[in-house]
Amino acid sequence: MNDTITPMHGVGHGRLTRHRQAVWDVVAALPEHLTAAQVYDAVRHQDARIAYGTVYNALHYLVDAGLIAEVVRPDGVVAYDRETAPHDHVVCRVCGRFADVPNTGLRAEVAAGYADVARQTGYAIDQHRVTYSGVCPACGFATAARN
Amino acid sequence: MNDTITPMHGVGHGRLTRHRQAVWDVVAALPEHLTAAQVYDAVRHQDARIAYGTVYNALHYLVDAGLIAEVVRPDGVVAYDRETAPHDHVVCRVCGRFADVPNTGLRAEVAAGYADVARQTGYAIDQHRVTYSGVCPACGFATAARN
DNA sequence: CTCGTTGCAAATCGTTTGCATCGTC
DNA sequence: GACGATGCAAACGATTTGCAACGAG
Repeated sequence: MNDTITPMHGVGHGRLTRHRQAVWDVVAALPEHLTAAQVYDAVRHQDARIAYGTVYNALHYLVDAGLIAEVVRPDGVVAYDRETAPHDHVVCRVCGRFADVPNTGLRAEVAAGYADVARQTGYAIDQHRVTYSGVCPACGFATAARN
Repeated sequence: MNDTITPMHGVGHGRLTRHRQAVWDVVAALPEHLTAAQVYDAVRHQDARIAYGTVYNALHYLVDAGLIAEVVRPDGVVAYDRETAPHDHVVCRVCGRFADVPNTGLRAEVAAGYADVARQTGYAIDQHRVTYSGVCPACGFATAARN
């Protein structure tokens, strides 16, 4: 199902080529979480010549190198985040907008409960992900204006 | 991106047909989270004649009717859960096994922080999802045995 | 008769893979 | 020259859609 265990998760190989640099620049430039398709479009606007496969290749390389992070959105699409430290996310149920939540200290509280979860499930827990959902400001205004 | 807002989320229409009943039975029978493909296989074993599209149709109907819940696994595949009340999940990073976490009371603590998150993001929050990750008992044993 | 449900196949979407070519050390 | 990176297109897995045939009220 997965690659079981990636032997070396660091930069065992591979170079930060011009294309990969361009992809990194795109992801790093915005606080938003871009999909592969969005990265592809953005890079095309500057570099003009890059293949779709190369974008995926570059994104995977950058994730392996620890330069960006992968996030699976609630709709199942993979997006990429310039923020590599673990943090919470919030999603709008109306438009799907997906954003970071500045760390509130709540993460630590949840992490403190790992032992509890481990006891109840038998899993050895060492990470967690929290996604809040609700209505984003833009969609909230739209709804309010409609009434 | 989404259907924006589903007008009536309850049982506005549609019948609980024999096929849909069969799909429900399959999902309700196991604590595991089944994918559409797994449901398809299982139903085929009893009912013998059901189309793939009908399985998706039935699953969507059952979700709309509030009889089952949809969960997007970390690998992006959608699975279905007989437990419709919100609860946490745990995933094995080695084999991908995905299971429920009995409610620990931690959910309430996180919910208490909605206002905080709302203040920082501008979103109106009313739900959250927590997914723990680690190593499941089976994979833990396997790893231990290897050393 | 009408409308929703089913079967089936084709279409779509996001992602991966195979392969020949190109670039860099 | 060797090995990795790139372009391109085909392959793939999960899900959706279009349409004719079917079935219950």
